[in-house]
Amino acid sequence: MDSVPAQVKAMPTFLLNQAALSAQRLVAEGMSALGAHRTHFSLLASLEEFGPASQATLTRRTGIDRSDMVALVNRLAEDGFVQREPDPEDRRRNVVTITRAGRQQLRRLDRALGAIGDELLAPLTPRQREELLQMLIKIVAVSPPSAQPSGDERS
Amino acid sequence: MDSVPAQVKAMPTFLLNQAALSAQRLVAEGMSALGAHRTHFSLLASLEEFGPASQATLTRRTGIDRSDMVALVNRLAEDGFVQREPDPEDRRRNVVTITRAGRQQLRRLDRALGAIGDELLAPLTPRQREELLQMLIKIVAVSPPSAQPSGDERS
DNA sequence: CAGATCTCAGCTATACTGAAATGC
DNA sequence: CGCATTTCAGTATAGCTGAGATCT
Repeated sequence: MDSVPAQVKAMPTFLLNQAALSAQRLVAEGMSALGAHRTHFSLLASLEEFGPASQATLTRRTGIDRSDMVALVNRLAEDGFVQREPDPEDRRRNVVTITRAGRQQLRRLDRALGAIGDELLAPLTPRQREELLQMLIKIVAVSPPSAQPSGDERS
Repeated sequence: MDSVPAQVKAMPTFLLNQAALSAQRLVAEGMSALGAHRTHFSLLASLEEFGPASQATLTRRTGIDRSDMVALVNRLAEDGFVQREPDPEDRRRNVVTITRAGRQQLRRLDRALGAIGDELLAPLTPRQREELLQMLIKIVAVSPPSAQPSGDERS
């Protein structure tokens, strides 16, 4: 993209896409260096902050698809970062719990992602970074990427 | 994503991705309603602003991959929005030129994308929208999504 | 010969859909 | 019965790679 047309430069949709592509690339590199993935962080962070939950609840919390959640929990359970047990109160459900090793991994991923965020936002002032985050939060709140029918929200 | 962990909320990489997903969805809807695609706009805008060019040059200008460029030019030529002719000065090349119908289509796509951009940035003030664009431009400039070796930049 | 261009075939990751099996 | 949950299989799209044919 040596010479970007003025029309394209002014398109927020286009610029968001480009910036997100850059972010994705950096995150994928950083996470795979730790044998992990973007979604590992999302899931572990959700479990730490809101406690154990069924897979269905986790899909609602994280926005990760139900279908991908299965493979994700498989993987994190293999790695010993979460525990998956049948829910005694509702035998359709699994209860997913973060382990001690999982909390440690979460801290590692958090550090790595923090550094990546700093790298990505390097051209911005601290004040601008904060503004950017607030603006993105507003945008996502109004135009959510997935509008699922929010079903049962018990943990 | 009913309850987003604070850690995730503060991750610019995550938020950018979410916002870009929303944007992608809106753009895909809007473009397909016109029988078009995001890349149609990029290519037509580049041709209008910088004039006829070889496919290789167009990949550099737009960031669209050489492989996808073939199908894109096929499609736009079928639709009568561009003309593809062998370059008499360099027989390896095709010269791609925008047609009158192509300019009309470009204006249609531009209007649609403008409306979509407004919808996406609705929660922001005009001042904030401008700031957001400037910040995204800086981010993309510093961390470009693709770092191709920039070869011959003749048109 | 090196290197550019166009094209085709195919790969990977991501987000998602459909449907079956089980249980509430 | 309707509905929720977990799981598996498969789809669509985007971005990208490799390689061959042609030409400078």
